[in-house]
Amino acid sequence: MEEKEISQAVISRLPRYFRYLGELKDQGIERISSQELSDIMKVTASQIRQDFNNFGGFGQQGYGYNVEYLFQEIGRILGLNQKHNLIIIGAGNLGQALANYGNFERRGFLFKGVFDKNPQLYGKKIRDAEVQPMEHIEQFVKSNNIDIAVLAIPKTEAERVAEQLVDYGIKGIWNFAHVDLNVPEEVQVENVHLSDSLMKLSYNINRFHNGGGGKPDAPQ
Amino acid sequence: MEEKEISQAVISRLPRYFRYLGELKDQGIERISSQELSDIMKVTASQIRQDFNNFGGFGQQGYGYNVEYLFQEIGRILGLNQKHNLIIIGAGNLGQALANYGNFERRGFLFKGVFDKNPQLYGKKIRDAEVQPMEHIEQFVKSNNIDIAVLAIPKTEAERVAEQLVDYGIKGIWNFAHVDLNVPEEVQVENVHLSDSLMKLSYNINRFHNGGGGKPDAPQ
DNA sequence: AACCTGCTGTCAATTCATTGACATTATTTT
DNA sequence: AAAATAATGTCAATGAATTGACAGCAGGTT
Repeated sequence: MEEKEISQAVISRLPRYFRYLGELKDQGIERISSQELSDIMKVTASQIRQDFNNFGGFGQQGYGYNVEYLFQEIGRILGLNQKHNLIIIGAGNLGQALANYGNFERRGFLFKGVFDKNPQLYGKKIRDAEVQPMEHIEQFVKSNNIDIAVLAIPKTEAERVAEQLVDYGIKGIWNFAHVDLNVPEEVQVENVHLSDSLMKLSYNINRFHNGGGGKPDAPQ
Repeated sequence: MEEKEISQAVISRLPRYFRYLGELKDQGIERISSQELSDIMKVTASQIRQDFNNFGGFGQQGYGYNVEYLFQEIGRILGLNQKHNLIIIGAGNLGQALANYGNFERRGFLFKGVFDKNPQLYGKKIRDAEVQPMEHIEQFVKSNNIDIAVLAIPKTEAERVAEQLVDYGIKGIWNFAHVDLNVPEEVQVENVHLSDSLMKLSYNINRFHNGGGGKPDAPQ
């Protein structure tokens, strides 16, 4: 079979290619070489060719890559040609912000519903949905063909809710709770650990301004 | 004498160690071996020891690591013993959500102000701050010792605002705008590209459900 | 006190990712 | 139509990250 496993390192770079190609397309640029793309994106041309070749050849020797075609292909690889129905669990600040952020729709991620355990929020209108009680999740997932659940709840509840979602047949979890979920391998989890990211920023600021967060000045 | 550079791969893992050690500490656990931690965290014991040793030895042979001490040390490496003053640029859904999320304070990231270009939001109270016009940023950054700016504005404006922030002497930018910022190397940027993350999730869902149903690797 | 056990720190081996080099092939030019 | 040019696809070389192995030391045991 043609499909050999593709490393997550490569996958992580695809959205960035997709973004740049989209911009080139919007600028009306029709063709581009790996070298030109390399200059724009600040990665080596070799890596670009290597990455694309994981999925078969999208380019032509002597010509380069057709921007529109490559954009479409990468979109397809990322599954953006298909619609994904998603629900948001947790109607707090973050849950509401994500629900109201319309840009995901553009890539086929359709916001379908939002759930919270706080009765005071039931019925509150967010985007085109009303906040529903957690007890409705099962029915809703099953009858609305929901692929993805966005977990925007405290970490104390995340594991329990995730297990339920798995039982209901969810395919992927976009996890904003600060905890590592333990789910079967057929359920995909993508973590967004904001505080981890902020700590990394803190380290890098320190490294530069205080000469590295390196060694303890007094070991023990 | 220059410390040897520590790879970002290692740094990226530190917040996770920090989180697990904090939990162990809260459970009253005093000591732990790399092997025990390995079992809990699902990474190899070798990697744990290797990672910690980048910063000097925190453990003792025959004993293991003291949880409290290791927790403190990793916190210090990440710069969490220092306070960081931060402002949020953009009082939209995401900006407000981040401002209202109190958990960052716990690690020394203090929310000091929020700015937006929309006059209708001026004066709106968010947490302990009122939304201010963008023109106030310069003065505010300089007189309040602001380290970090959180960019929660559309990508069309992000580059321009980032340049200004650099001029005002900001040390780090936590960038939620979907664009790669071009800043001098002494300014640290940490990107949170949410849609990239969502696309990665989409790929992985696809890979499993449509892409030949392949697991990462056949069990040996 | 001497011995045994457990576990780190570290070096070597291995695996994985990135970069460099170039033969090959399409396009363009003359 | 043939030659020149351009740029891919791919293989080999290099570099980085992870894992494995073990000497040596601290702490516990008898």
